[in-house]
Amino acid sequence: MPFTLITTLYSIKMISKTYAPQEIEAKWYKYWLENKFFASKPNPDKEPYSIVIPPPNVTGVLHMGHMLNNTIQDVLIRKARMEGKEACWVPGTDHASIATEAKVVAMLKERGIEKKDISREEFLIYAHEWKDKYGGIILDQLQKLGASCDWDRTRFTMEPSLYEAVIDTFVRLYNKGQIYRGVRMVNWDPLGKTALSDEEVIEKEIMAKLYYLKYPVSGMEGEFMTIATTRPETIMADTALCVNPNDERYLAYHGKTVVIPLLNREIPVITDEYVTMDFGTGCLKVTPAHDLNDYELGIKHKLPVIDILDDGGFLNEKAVLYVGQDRFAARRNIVKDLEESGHLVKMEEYKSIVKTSERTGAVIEPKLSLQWFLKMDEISKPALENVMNDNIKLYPSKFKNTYRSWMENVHDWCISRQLWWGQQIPAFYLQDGTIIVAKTKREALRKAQHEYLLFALTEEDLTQDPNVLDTWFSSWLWPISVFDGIQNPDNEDISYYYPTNDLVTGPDILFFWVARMIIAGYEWRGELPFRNVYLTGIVRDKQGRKMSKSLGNSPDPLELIEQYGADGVRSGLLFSAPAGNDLLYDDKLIEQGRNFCNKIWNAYRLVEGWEVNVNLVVNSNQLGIDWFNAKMNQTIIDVQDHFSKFRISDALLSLYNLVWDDFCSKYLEIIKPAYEQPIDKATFEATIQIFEKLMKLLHPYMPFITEEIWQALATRADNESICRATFPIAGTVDTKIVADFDIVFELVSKIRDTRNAKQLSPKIALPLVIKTENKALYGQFEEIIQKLANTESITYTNEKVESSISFVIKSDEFFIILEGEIDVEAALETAQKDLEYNVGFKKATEAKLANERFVANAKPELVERERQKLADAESKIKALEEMILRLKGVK
RNA sequence: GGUUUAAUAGCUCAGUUGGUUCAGAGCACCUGCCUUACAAGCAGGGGGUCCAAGGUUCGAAUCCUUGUUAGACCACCA
Repeated sequence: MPFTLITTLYSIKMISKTYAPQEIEAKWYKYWLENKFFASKPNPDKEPYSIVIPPPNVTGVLHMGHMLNNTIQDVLIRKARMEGKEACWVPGTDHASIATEAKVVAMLKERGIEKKDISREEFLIYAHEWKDKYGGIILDQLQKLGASCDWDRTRFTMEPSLYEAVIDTFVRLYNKGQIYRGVRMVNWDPLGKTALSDEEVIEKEIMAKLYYLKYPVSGMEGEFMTIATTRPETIMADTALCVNPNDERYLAYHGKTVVIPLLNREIPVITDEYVTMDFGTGCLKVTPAHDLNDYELGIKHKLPVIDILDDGGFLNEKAVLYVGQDRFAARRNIVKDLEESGHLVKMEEYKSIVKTSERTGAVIEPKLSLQWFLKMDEISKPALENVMNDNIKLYPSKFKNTYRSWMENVHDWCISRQLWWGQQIPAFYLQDGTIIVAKTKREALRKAQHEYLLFALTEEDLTQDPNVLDTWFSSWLWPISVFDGIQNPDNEDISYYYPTNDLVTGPDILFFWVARMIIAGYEWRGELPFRNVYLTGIVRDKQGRKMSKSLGNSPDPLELIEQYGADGVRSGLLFSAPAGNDLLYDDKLIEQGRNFCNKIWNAYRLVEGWEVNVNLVVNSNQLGIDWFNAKMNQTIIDVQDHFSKFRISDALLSLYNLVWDDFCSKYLEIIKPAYEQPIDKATFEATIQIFEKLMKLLHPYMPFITEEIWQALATRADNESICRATFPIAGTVDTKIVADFDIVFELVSKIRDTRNAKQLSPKIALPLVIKTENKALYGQFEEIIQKLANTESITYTNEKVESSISFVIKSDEFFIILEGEIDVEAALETAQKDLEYNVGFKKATEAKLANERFVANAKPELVERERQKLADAESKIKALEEMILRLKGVK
């Protein structure tokens, strides 16, 4: 620690030794907003590039998944903006009916208000208040992350225009005959008291009990039929027992009736091949009201339906017994009573699956109810086709299979929800039950008057359906509705920005949302909603568990930003986030991101501290500049290639290596003047240019630090931001200089290795002798080698060099002259190993080239490369053999 | 049960059309270093039977078959 302080005192200018993101992030974000750098409007001269944000829940707060997801979107949009496209990232939030309504209900409860005691209108007033107060926090949090959304375009799925779009959609689909109302077995959430779609249900494996119950057979004294059930409380709703017709054990009971225990109601014994003989007892109780399969069995056998549960999961009068009890309490009680009455044969531990509500966690009850449905078979066809033929591309493409199996087996979509927070279904009922679907009550009235000739009707005679629409029934319009494309399908925005380019979201909502947006896209615009879907992985903890509030294993994203800086968090997350792969979060990743920021910062500190001497000329630096530009050009090519394949992580890693290894460790070391020495003008200017380019390349990933440094490197106009600077374009790659430098770096590495092995201080300059036929090559790099490896002046020879450590690169031999003993044995061993390897390699290559089929079948350039490798190996072997002979001679 | 994806260093993962000396990166580990940009750092190093067994091929981490293990999705389990 004391050293750190001293170093700081010595530094030329008193700028922070470590990068301090807290000081600059707010400053630059404000600057970006004030100058409207993220704002976009249709511009016919520019190519549009648009992304719509997956709208987070309006009451939600930022979690790690959002961080990853939105960072990727920001990278894409910032890069497109720098590439001169008209980049538009539309932000917004989702009203999330179940989740939000649950929160409002809880809030009201705290204030002593029960939902059932207030009217719908009052409730909605509270809900909007709640939304205005707590809603949209997440959008502010996205700003902390650096998200470059066009904030003036912020949308909310319940705002008037989007609300109308949803209503409009419903009416149009109803009129097309795509929406119908019907009684179906639905997933019922007894806590939320609403129907749920299959996608909103989560299956959980639990240990349950399987109860074996015996039903007395009527007219056969002492005979029983035993069934196995996990839900003994539903026996009061039984309307039959069912066995497989081929089951010989039960042949005698075909056509008989049995008596429900405790209740003493008679029910028939029916037969159906649906029953599996070897599960449980092979005898099934049929409860049409409370089980989907039983329901279907009931329809087939024309059985009555007895629904013994109310909306809240309590037993009603139809149950006769345990009326008013909660279903789970009733289960405990009936088991006790059955045991006492002797009808409980046995209990078994049983691994079972229960369905629970995604939002409330309540155990789902299959329930018959009257709901609204959207027919999916026809409307989903283009959505399947256009993903399968790659008009819309999924990244990674493995999700195509999952997508197909879902789309080929779609069920009609239950779109009604028994909630208040959401778009109320625009269906109006006359007193006789006639349904009139219209955008408003007024229109419905007019329709009733004209179509049914009921001119005496008034608005009071119409009752609107109390239900609201599934949240996804509004979010499936998102890419269209944010541009107002439902009501005004030809407006300037939608014509320009739609179809959007890329969608970034998690695979968990591929069907909920992505598939349905595609459906809506083709239905309403006859066109895809986006061209590419980038599916991010799920962020998990180190043990691979999904991050969740209940487990408490998720770090607070805002604390992370505070601690490591937004750029550190962004780049850290992306270091290991290939598309579709889950990301095992570890603070180590973010630390790496922060360290990267710090590395860049320190490179800047070095450059910033230089003084320029206009009279100075350092020729060798030009080689370094040329080399780095070649490396940078190659990297830009790689980065663009990665981006074209959505390899966002790989692109970042390429840049990371370029900055850390090539720029900092090599380039800056090559051109760096000695301490307190000035730098020449040409090198300085080239370095500033390189630095600016690097900042631009990194900007999409690390917007804040790159803006800070880019602004500091040169004088900029007030409204000139790196946000809108031009993304670098690759020049031609000078492969010759890259190859030459590879040799130089290998040499430097070998010298350093020797120094390390001999425990020599880096301060001691080592004498280097080179035996080569290509003196010109090394000649031009002498200064660089001296600087990087700290050698004395380099000499050349054709003779053997005594008292030295030697090694071979290509066909050249190098000697480092050392005082004292040289370990000849060790040197011999190393050389022998190297020789063996090369001889082996040579043999393999020779064999390959001797193989006619290889020479005939392989690509010509490949064969040529093999020949070159063989030649290299031969010359290296020759050099090594000479070296070994000499070493033996010394011995 | 059906479909599907994967298995590469201690950990997390790259490895793109089968062909560069292809077996790689980061983290972790080991050795040395407070060298005036950076110890959040520098220089160097060790570490893998590419799940197994067959097959195709001039050539296999890569393609095929079978098996093992793990995950995902869908369906069903009274």
